[in-house]
Amino acid sequence: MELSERKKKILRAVVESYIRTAEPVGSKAILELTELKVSSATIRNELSDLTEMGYLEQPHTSAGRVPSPKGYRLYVNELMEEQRLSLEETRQINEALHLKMQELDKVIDQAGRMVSQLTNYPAFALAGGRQSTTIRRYDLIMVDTNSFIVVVMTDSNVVKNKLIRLPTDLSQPQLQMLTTLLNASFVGKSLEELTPELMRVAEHAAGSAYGLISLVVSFAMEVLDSLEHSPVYTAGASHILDHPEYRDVDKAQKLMSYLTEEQSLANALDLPALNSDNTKILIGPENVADELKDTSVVLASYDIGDGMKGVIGVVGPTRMDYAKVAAKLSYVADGLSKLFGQGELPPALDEKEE
Amino acid sequence: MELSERKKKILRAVVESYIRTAEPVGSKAILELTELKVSSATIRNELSDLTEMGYLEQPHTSAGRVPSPKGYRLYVNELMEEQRLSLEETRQINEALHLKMQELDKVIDQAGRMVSQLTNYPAFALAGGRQSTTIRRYDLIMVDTNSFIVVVMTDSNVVKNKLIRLPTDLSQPQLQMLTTLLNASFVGKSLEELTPELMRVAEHAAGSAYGLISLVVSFAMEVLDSLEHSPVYTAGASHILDHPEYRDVDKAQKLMSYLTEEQSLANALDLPALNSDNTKILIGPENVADELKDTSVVLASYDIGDGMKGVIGVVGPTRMDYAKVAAKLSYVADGLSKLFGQGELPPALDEKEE
DNA sequence: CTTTAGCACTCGGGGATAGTGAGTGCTAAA
DNA sequence: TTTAGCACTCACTATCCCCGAGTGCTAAAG
Repeated sequence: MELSERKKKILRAVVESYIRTAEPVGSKAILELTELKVSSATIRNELSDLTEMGYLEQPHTSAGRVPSPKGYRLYVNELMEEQRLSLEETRQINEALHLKMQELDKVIDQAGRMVSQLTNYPAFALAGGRQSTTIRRYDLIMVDTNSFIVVVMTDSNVVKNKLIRLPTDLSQPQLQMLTTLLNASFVGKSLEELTPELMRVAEHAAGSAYGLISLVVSFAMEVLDSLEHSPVYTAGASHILDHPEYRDVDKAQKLMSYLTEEQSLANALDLPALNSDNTKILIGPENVADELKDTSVVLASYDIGDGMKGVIGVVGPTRMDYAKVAAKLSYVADGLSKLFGQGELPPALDEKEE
Repeated sequence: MELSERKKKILRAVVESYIRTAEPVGSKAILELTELKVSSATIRNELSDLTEMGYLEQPHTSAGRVPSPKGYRLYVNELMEEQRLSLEETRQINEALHLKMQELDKVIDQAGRMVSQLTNYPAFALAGGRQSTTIRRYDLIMVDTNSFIVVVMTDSNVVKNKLIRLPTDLSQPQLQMLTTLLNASFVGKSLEELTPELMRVAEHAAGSAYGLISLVVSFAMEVLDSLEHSPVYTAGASHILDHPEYRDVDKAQKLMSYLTEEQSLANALDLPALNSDNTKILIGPENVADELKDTSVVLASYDIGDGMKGVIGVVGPTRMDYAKVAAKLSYVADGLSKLFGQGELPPALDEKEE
């Protein structure tokens, strides 16, 4: 059943006023907010209808109306106007996006912090999307007679290293031999394929440099493992205290500890992220996690390249300026995609100063 | 002027009771907490003295007494008994200390989280201590005709790498030549010594592989830079909401945003850390940072090896169980020192499972 | 059938008031 | 110096009341 034009106008007025003021909206206030040429009694009738239909709620009998999750949903789907960012805002984001090209996870972490600051909501950011990564190459660099550096590179172009020290001595030819062996036997294997049996066979072949294989390969496994379970970076949890719905310390604390708990968001999120086009809004009970049932989540996805995608978003009360937040997130996500798209070319040579 | 035995007993009772209950302590309560064979009136006289001397404070005329920072200080210096951790507690910490040997910063971050969980206070952890680090060696690993991996190792045994892609092709001999040049000209130089002039001279010598030098060296500079400004990891900021002194949302928020603000703690801390022996307690106004004037900080330092030290600690209200917190921190710090001390030997070979 | 004016009603919030009780400080005697 | 006794202070809580915003309903008008 389609809502009448007038009802939509009224719903929209309620939502937008409530987003701004956090106060229930009364019939008279709506008269001032819209161009409607009717009396407050008419508005009241409409409000009553909208409440009955489930788009609005009443905190108590003699208060104004507040949007319900269903109301927000309708607003987001049909009523909300796409928000254009001001020049000042885009400038600010562009500036903040001038992140140092560092390790991927640091960049993502930074981006999360930035979004939190930008929106005044707790933010999260994560990367993921590849099912099975494999090691593309191994290199061993000799440092001393008893230490060397392992460098592994994955087929998603992630490079990690580790310094390994040994109680025994080691020769350059040995290392050379090991490298060859590693690249012959352990390249192109996913985490699951790096089985103990495989290791045993290889160790056999390794001869005197026996135990090293397992050291190097378990490092590789750690790397692959950490790529599959990439962490969720959260930032700005304290921002929830900015918003009046969390004046209640207990509520605030519950949400906050949920947000800072390592893996919690990861579970709640990656499903919707993958299928979605650019941005996605989850309102109140639409969230799967119980702890988020009366919060909203807005997220945007971006491209990292090498087959990986990322998601960045914020968490806040259902009373959230969806239009603005979505616009900002989308802008940031686009920026990140571009950043990663060009990021692997060398930076312009004139960046030497700074 | 030395306090009488009895005054000390009373002060101690007040502090310990207040730490437990967060309620002002009255004269009668003290009678029950101590073995003193006097009347409450006598206690009142003593309390009055202690208040006048500045060791106690009165929230209002008709309330009990609360320790002042000066009172806590005396308690910590003279009255507090060293707390022994229970078996359960040490077991718990030992277990948590079985951190995966990962990159240094991840381990430190983990340790911070752990301490926060252990103590129910916001925690921080950081590393530092070396003034000027230099690069010990450069290695370039060829991947394709147009991409290679830089690996740099510092004299503090930190190894970092980066994948660099180029629009132009590159030959193995070129890379070889570059490596030689880099190791000849840029090894043993600190951040300050890697001047633009030096770079220009080297680029000249590099011939056709001209621009690459600057790419590699600026990566090295980034590495050195990040080592000097090593970040402060904070965790568990939401824990301050556990404590009744932060029922006031505004106070909580102020502290919390201070804690999550990147660099703020770094400035406030490294001074006392360096000179101190193992653990250190800073009570209320003893803190340099204004934002911490009515909080306390307990910290412990640990050894990372290779000339680096680290600090780990918690922030909380002045009403803090100093004995317990200090004991836990000290235990954790010792554990970390040991972990780092042995960490660079290979892990036992039987760790393959897990 | 829709809109409107009018009006009684509801209910949360703020402010005043009073009672309670824990705890004090002081005085005077032991 | 200690103690008993006592008046006093002051935060805290409960209760009441009032106020006003906002509603829902009714009945009349369009």
